Amino acid sequence: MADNASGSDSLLFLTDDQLRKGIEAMFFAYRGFTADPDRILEGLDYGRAHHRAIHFIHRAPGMTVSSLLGILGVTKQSLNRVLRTLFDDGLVEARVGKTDKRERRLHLTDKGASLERALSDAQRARMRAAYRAAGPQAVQGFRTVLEAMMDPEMRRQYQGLREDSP
Amino acid sequence: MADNASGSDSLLFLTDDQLRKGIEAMFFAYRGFTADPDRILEGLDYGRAHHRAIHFIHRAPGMTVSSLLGILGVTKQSLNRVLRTLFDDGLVEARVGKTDKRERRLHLTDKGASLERALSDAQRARMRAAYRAAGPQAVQGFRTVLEAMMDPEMRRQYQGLREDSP
DNA sequence: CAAACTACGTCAGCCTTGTTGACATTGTAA
DNA sequence: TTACAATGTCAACAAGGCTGACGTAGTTTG
Repeated sequence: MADNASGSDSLLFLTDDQLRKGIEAMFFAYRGFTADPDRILEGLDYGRAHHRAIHFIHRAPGMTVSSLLGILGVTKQSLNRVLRTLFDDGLVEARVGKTDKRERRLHLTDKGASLERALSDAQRARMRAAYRAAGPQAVQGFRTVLEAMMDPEMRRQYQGLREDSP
Repeated sequence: MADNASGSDSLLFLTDDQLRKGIEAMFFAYRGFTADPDRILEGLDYGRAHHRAIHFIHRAPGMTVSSLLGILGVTKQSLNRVLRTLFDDGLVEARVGKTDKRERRLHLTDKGASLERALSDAQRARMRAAYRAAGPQAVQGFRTVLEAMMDPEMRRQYQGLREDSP
């Protein structure tokens, strides 16, 4: 790492000004990142919190409530408020755990999967456009830096499990 | 999409799975991105909203309220609640505009500048570590993708003005 | 088996930060 | 002078965080 780029400019990318640029880039880009799903959710009585729950339930069907809590990093009271509306509206269903009956394994219903698709189509469209505009090299770098920016515990979640692994 | 396979490296980075990875990377990385300043702010009676205001006032001293509104993308009522506490606590001061006396040009006081430094030191430390771990090439890609992800209007803000330009 | 622990749900109350809508004040510009 | 612009402010509301306390099943352990 930190090998030189052209002659001696090696560490110029670590100047405070470059870092500030990176910080602001995160701020402005995150707004774009959430803008399209937010537009879909507004008026539906759902918010970003619902989107996050739906996303991760889709990504790992059969996930327990507590592993979802771990990924989202919120309290169970907060998550529960969201999950309750998703149950009531028939977007998510909870199946009692097979080996451990205390667990609720979370699954999207067809209706939930359909909303998930709408949301992630919108979000992916922007991501795809950005990826395409930037090119594969840039995408590689993008992911590398983001990964290095995560807390170690979150990095584990990120690289983590499809199902669950006790 | 999902056209040709390997031949060239061509489009494999645009698969839905790669895009999902990128989406989750944004989610987890943004948490890390805000974690350190949040820790400093907690207990100080300030939140992320105060941090953002302080950051942009520092970046462009003499900024008017309405251009700050434009950058932050919130309502004036919401911003005002934040600015009021910053005035009251003597972190920010407003000077009446020279040519247009309706304007309030915002500046950090010494006290404000000192909090700004604490916050941005913390945030830069993480960013610097990530940059260093990833290397200059990756950083270049990181910025390129983020920039492509912004809404055009935000991109203008991002690349934008130091002072203001009427 | 009984006791302790775990997974989950829920009630109640609080905080920050966003929103609308309405209205006032002070300048500037036509 | 009249219209518009920049700012502040009051009030009410919503989303989505938080803490603390308590309840109920089900599992594990001594």
